[in-house]
Amino acid sequence: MDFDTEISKHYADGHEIYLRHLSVDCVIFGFHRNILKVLLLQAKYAGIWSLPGGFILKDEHMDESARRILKNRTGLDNIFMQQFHVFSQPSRSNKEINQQFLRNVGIEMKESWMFERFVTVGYSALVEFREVKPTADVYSNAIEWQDINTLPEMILDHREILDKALQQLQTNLNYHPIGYNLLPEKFTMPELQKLYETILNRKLDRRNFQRKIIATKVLKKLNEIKKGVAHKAPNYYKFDLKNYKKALKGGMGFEL
Amino acid sequence: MDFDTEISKHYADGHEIYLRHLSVDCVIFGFHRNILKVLLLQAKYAGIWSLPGGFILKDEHMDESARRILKNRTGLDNIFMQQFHVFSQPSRSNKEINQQFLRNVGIEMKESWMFERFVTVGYSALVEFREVKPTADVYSNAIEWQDINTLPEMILDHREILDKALQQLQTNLNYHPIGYNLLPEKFTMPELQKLYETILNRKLDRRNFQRKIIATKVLKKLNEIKKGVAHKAPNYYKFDLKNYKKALKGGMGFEL
DNA sequence: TTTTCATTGCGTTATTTCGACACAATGATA
DNA sequence: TATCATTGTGTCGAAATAACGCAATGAAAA
Repeated sequence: MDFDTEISKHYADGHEIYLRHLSVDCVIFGFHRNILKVLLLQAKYAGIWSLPGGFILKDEHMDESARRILKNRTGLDNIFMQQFHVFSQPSRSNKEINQQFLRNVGIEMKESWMFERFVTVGYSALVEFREVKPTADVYSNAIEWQDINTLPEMILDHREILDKALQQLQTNLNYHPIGYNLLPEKFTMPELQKLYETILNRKLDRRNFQRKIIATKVLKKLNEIKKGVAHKAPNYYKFDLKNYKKALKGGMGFEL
Repeated sequence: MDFDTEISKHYADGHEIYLRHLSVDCVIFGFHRNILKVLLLQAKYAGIWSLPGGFILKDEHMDESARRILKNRTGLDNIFMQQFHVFSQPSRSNKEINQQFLRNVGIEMKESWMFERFVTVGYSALVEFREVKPTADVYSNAIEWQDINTLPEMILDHREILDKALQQLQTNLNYHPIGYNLLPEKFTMPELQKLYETILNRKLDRRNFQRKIIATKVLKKLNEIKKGVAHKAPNYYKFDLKNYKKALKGGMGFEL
């Protein structure tokens, strides 16, 4: 099936396989070179950016929809995802944008389920930057990691969705461990701290941070030291998955 | 319009004014005689209980839908409501229940938007028990406050929704003030404490509780003492609305 | 009228946690 | 061999927390 046919079919008959009025948008966070990043798509023709999103199959839990979208855009499986908010402004409609898009493809369509109002559920995921193979969908000509601090203009309310995800991430940071998916298998204490500082957007005391994070027992110190660094080489750590998951569920009385 | 006609119209044409596949369910908490209560509806004919719910008008924000439902069931306006979770199991469908209901009314219908799968968004509210005028909807023959500890059997996943709301309430308790809508205008310290203990489901030290809650400055001590109680009479307090709202937004670094 | 007693308001103390900082160790680079 | 930015560990006073003491209150009982 060629591109045009696929598009046309999606707009004409998509409501036969997807639920109307409902979509999922994913905020996929990564961490690279000490910068927090988000995976964004650039729409064909219009060039504006958007969150990776999709629709809900008629017999699919929305958690599955989110996982499916994540898998399609990153190749990643088995990542913890969390719904964080529902966005339901009545004005959330892509009608003009969609029609413009179709015209660019060479399709004229008066009515489509895609033109109607959509309520979207925001899902967030934290993934390891280097394991992601960014893959654009058919409506986009690019998919890229964008720095959280230099975000491009985004479609509709996607910037608001992203901000909400970020805010939720900051709030959760104090009560749930972070980093298992964001960092490589083994990492140093300064790297972990930088991750926390980036998300919280403030400096933390190096020594107090270490003391507290170790008190949570989610870390395992490895008998291995980073090499090739100027100055004192830091130790490697990895997550103790058992305690990590325990802390994920029960919280960890942890205040930075 | 009589009852049957209204029902029939809702099932046949409701999708013209409401969004398909989407609903709102409200968990409305009250507090009376030191017991946490939830407002539930009892379905006609079947007799099973459910949360007050409804649908989303085509041009309505879901927050508005939730407020509209709250207003219709309680008469209350201007109450803070919060979405807390989306429930989207594909099996969330009322088909058989709805058809049985229609048969009881004397209507036979093969197809209806109401038979299809629904994704529901849970909203929670805390209201003052004595100000509520419980008003059943047309599908129910009763609306009642139920004790949180002796809940009747509930339809579909409504029990799960309620539990999630309760859990969220417990989690939030440490970071946001509670009680402004749950308690009468003026109340005593033991009453407030009992509210907290009920929600958290554990005992708190009387003296430490008082010290901490006063430290948050959300209370105003009144020059008035409760009368007619055996033993020492407690003082009345009311909420300092200004500080209360401030604490609602910013949190209040408050750990019980 | 006096005593009883459950409960309230206010206070004390020991322990734990937190924030801020000191200092020696490290190891590539100069 | 000296330099130096960075890491690992430790200290200490301040602040927060948990546990508990005791006198005051006022209706009910004696």
